[in-house]
Amino acid sequence: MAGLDIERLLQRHGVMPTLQRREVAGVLLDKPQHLSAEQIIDCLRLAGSRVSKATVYNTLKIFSDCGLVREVNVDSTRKFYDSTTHAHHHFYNVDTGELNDIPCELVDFLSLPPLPQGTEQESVEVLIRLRSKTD
Amino acid sequence: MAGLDIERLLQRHGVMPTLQRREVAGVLLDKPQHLSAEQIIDCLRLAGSRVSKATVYNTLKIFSDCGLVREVNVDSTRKFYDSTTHAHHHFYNVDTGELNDIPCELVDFLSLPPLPQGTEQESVEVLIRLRSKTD
DNA sequence: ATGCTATTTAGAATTAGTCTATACTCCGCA
DNA sequence: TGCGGAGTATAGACTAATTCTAAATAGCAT
Repeated sequence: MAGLDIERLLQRHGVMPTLQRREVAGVLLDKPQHLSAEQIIDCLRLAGSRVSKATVYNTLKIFSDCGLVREVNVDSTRKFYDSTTHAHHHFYNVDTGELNDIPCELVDFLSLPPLPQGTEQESVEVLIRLRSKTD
Repeated sequence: MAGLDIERLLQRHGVMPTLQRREVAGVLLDKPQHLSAEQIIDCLRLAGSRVSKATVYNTLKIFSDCGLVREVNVDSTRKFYDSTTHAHHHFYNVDTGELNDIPCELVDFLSLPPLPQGTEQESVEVLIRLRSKTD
């Protein structure tokens, strides 16, 4: 994604496009992918950026609050940030740690349970856990 | 669950039924529930047990390796251990942190995606995220 | 009793993430 | 041209959950 596009994208989501935010967005929103905060920091450092850890965490929080990225919990040791925000599901390979998208049109429900009293649905996520075949 | 039952349950899963393991099993396998390691430790302490933290963590690892309990990742800050191991799904209230079971017969799929080459399916989990209704 | 293996333990170490207090940046305005 | 304030960024201290390590213990077979 080009610099100008990123700038406008941030603005459209009500986020002031500071240098640091544009750098974080540049890494994560580059393509459909799932990165942890630490992976993003490593990427930035490799590219010569001096953004601080705190800023990266703050920025990812802002991005996910405003719907620019999505948090994914598959691994209880860290959060992943997903650059794809529209409804979709995941394959998670427990052997390799690989996390891959499943387009939402490949999953259809015949039935879903009624929601508990006093709650509303935020999302329905399907996670298919995989193992690498050994035979 | 009575002490003798727990003992036999552990043995059937190939786990030596030591005092500490029987205590941990006694807390978690008491009923269908989801507890974090720290919650289990608190429970044990309240009941006067002196099992160490390390043992609780080791024990939970052993239990989930042998299929006696199931790990659940909904919250990236800690693991939950689920005393129900057969296929089922979850409601997770992001406002309250409550985690509840959905019996698997309440969810039916019309279609699921093909698995990637060289992998086999370990599980299909549906997570319905909820918010407490504010209106 | 002796030795062997599995288990338990306290506490140190690790890891991801949050917090805090200070510093910087940008902008309107005197 | 300089001041003030809002919004951001930063280093580094801190926290919470979990894992590691090395030493103690338990139970069983000689």
